[in-house]
Amino acid sequence: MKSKPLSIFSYPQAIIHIDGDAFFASCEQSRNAALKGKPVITGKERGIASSMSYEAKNRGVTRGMRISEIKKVCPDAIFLPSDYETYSLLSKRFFQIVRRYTPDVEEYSIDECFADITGLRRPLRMSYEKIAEKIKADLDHELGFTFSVGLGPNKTLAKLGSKWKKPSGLTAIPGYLIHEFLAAKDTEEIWGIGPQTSAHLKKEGIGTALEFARKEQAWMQRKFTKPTQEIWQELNGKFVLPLDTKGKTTYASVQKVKTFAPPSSDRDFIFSQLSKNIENACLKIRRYNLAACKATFFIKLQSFRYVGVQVKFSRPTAIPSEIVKIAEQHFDEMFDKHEQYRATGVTLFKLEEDVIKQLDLFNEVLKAKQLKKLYQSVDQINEKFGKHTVFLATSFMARNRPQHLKERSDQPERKKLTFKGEGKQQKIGIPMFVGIVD
DNA sequence: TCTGGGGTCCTAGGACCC
DNA sequence: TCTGGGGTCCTAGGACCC
Repeated sequence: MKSKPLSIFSYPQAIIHIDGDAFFASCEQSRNAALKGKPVITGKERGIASSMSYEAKNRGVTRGMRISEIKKVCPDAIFLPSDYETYSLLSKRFFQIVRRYTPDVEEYSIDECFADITGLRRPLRMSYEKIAEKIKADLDHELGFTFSVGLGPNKTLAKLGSKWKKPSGLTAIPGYLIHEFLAAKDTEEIWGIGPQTSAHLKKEGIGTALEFARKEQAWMQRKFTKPTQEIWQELNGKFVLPLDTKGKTTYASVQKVKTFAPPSSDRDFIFSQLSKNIENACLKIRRYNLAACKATFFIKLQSFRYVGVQVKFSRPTAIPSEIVKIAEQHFDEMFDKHEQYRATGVTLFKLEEDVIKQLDLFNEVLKAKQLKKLYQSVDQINEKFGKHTVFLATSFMARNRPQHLKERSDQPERKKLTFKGEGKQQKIGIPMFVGIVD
């Protein structure tokens, strides 16, 4: 715990924000030299660009662009599926390098971090700008691709700096120059100001970030909520948003959503999609030794509207079969067979540490313990033989969708399909395992 | 941007209690 | 009986981020 500085006399903080340039595409180029200098695009598995190298950006490729579109503007584009394991590995090395300089590092996302370098000038015999330069040079050399860096008195201005010049930029925003940077940016370009707040500001006659920063504090407090007020303070050079250097050890909620194509009105199929999402969400919370007290189940219409129900469990659980059973009980409150659906999802929340509590009935405790143990084995098997070796029968359709339905969107009425190994119709909602070994 | 997936924080308002 | 004030907890939903 740091001692509280006296506001006026406090020493200004030196915060840097570091952003990996075209991170996923750069990781690919870094591990495969043959890709360097070429338009590389990741996201093949989804059919849209999720990250693209600067060579591709310069040819007009943007995030979310379809592969078919990209081929038109950039016929020599190289498409790769996203490989998160590799990216995570490089991400870890990225943070390790920054931590050589300071332990106060916030891992903000896979390709970004903040670092507090306050007080390092003397020990390193360098200006803050030089330190930022040196960290950037280490990253560029050791990881084999470039980073953009911003230096400022707080997170908001550091972030503005790293965005200022890309790729491979280094921009310092010292206190006495803040107004020059803010004058050149509209409010929505500031981190934390989204379209809603920006539109609101516009109505008040505020367009640039500088106009926003110059408003009186009392006025701000009357008209805007806390997050906007905090940004206002930081744009005025104050340090108010602390770095979260502890890292993620737990979750407040976990969500799994999956879109399927073509859209469907097939109740069993849609329910199996939901079942699969429940399994995946449970798998994730089990990894963190959590159990959920509540869940929201939802289905997404073709019109992109959502219908959902929220439920509270009688006790915290991370067992898919239990949750699937509850989802089944509520499914028809959401589902309308005359509608077409494009996605299902589940959010597990009110997450607690998974300790089996004292339950009224001895049997219940025993059952819960057995299920927990069973799932420990299931997780081990899946770890050993591949992610989805063992899964719930209710997820079967979602996990084994016939090829011929995958790409067709003009499918008329789908006839009832029978799957190998299905045998007689299984009643959905009865928890049961199906073992599939590739 | 005819639209993927996964998170967090904040606020207003209701329920309930003293 | 009526009126007044204040606190906590929870929830739904908005807004924003990568």
